[in-house]
Amino acid sequence: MDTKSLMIEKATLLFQQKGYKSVGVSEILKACDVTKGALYHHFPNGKEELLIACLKSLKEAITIDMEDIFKRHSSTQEATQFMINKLIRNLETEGKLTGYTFSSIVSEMATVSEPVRQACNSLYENIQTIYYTKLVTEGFSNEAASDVALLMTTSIEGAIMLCQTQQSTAPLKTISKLLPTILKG
Amino acid sequence: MDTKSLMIEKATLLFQQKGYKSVGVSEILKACDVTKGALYHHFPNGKEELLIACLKSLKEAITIDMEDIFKRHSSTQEATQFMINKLIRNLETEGKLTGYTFSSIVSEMATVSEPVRQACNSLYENIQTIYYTKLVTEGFSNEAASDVALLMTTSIEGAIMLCQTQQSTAPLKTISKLLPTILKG
DNA sequence: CCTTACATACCAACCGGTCTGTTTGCTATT
DNA sequence: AATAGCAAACAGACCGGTTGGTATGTAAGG
Repeated sequence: MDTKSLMIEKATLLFQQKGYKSVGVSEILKACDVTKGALYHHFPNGKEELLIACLKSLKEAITIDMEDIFKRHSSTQEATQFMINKLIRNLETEGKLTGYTFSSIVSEMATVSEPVRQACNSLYENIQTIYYTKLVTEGFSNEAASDVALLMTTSIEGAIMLCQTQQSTAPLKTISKLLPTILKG
Repeated sequence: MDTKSLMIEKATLLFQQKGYKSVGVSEILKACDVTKGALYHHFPNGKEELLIACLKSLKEAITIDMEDIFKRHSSTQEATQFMINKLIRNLETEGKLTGYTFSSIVSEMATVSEPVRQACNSLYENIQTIYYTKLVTEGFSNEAASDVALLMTTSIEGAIMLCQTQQSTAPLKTISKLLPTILKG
C-alpha cells in the first residue's frame, strides 16, 4: 500500500481510539514506520489535514459498508440490527470501538476547527440519509423518515458512548432490542 | 468563593467545552487567576484529580437539577421536555453546551483512565436512575423502565453531539418531539 | 536533470509537574 | 494580652520531556 493511504488508515484507528489531541504525530509516524518528511510531504498542513483526510476516508468506508448492509436486508429493522451486531462483535473482539464511531473527534474538535466540524457533519448526514432512504421505501413519510433516522443515529451514537463508560455491550444490545419501538414512527 | 470550588467550577466549564487534553493547566489557572501552587495544593495528583473532582461536582449539580425538574412535573414526558428545552436555551444563549453534557471527556478518557471512566459511569447511572424511578411510578415494569431510561439517555446524549456538529438545536428539538414515541415502552 | 518522495536534524513553544519560598491566620503558652 | 510557633494556603521560579512544525539533505525515477 502507498504511504499516504497507510498513514490515513493507521491514523484513523488511533484517532478513533484516543481522540485527536491525545495522539501525537510521532505516535502516528511510529505506527506507520515512516518519518516526519513523509507526513508533511503528503499533508502540508500537518496533523489537522491528516485528520480531515481520515474523516473523509471514514465517511466513504462507512457509506459503502452500510449501503451494502441495507441492500442485503429487506427491512430497516433487520439491516440496523445486523449493523449493531457488527458493532457489538467488533467491540467484543477488539476491546475498543473502531467501527463507525468517531465521537471523540466530534466532541473534541467540532467547536474548535470549522473544517473538522464540517467533515463530521457530512459523515452524520450520510448515515442519516441511508436510514432515511430505506425508511421512505418502507412507506414512511418524508418527515417521519427524517425524524426516525435522527433518532436512530443519536441513540446508537449515545449507546456507543455508554458502552465505553460501562465497558459492556449491554447498551447497544438494548437499543437493538428497542428498535421496533423506535421504528414505530 | 473559596479557591478550590472556584477552580472546579471554571475547570468544569473548560473541560466540557474543549475536552481534557485540549485544556492546559495554565489555561485553567489563568481563568481562575491563581497559580500552580494553588492547584497542586488542593489537587496533589494534578490535572486528572481536578477532572475527577469536576465530574463529581457535575454529578451533584445535574442530580439536584434533574430531581427538581422531575419533582415539579407530573409526567416523565413533561419533565424531560422541560429539561431538553433548558438544554436548548442554554445552547442558544451561550453558543456552547455547558449544561448536562460531558461527552468529550467520556470519549477521550474512558478508555485511558479507569477512575475517570468510573466517575463518568456513575454520572450516567444517576441520570438513568432518575428516569427509571419516574417511569416506574408511572406504571412501567422494571425492565421496560430500565430500557426506556437507557433509550432516553442515549438519544439525548447523541442529539447533543449532533447539535454540536450541525451547529443547530434541531436534533434536540426533534428528540423532544419524538418523546411520546420513545415513551411508548 | 529535475521532480517526487521521503529521511534526518533541528527548533521554539508548551506541557504537566516539582520545588522552594512567603504570607497568613489560628493556637497554645507565658 | 503578647508572643511564639506552626501549619495551611498559596506564589513563582524552574525542569525535563514532548509537542507540532520546519528546513535541509538525499535517493530514486522518469
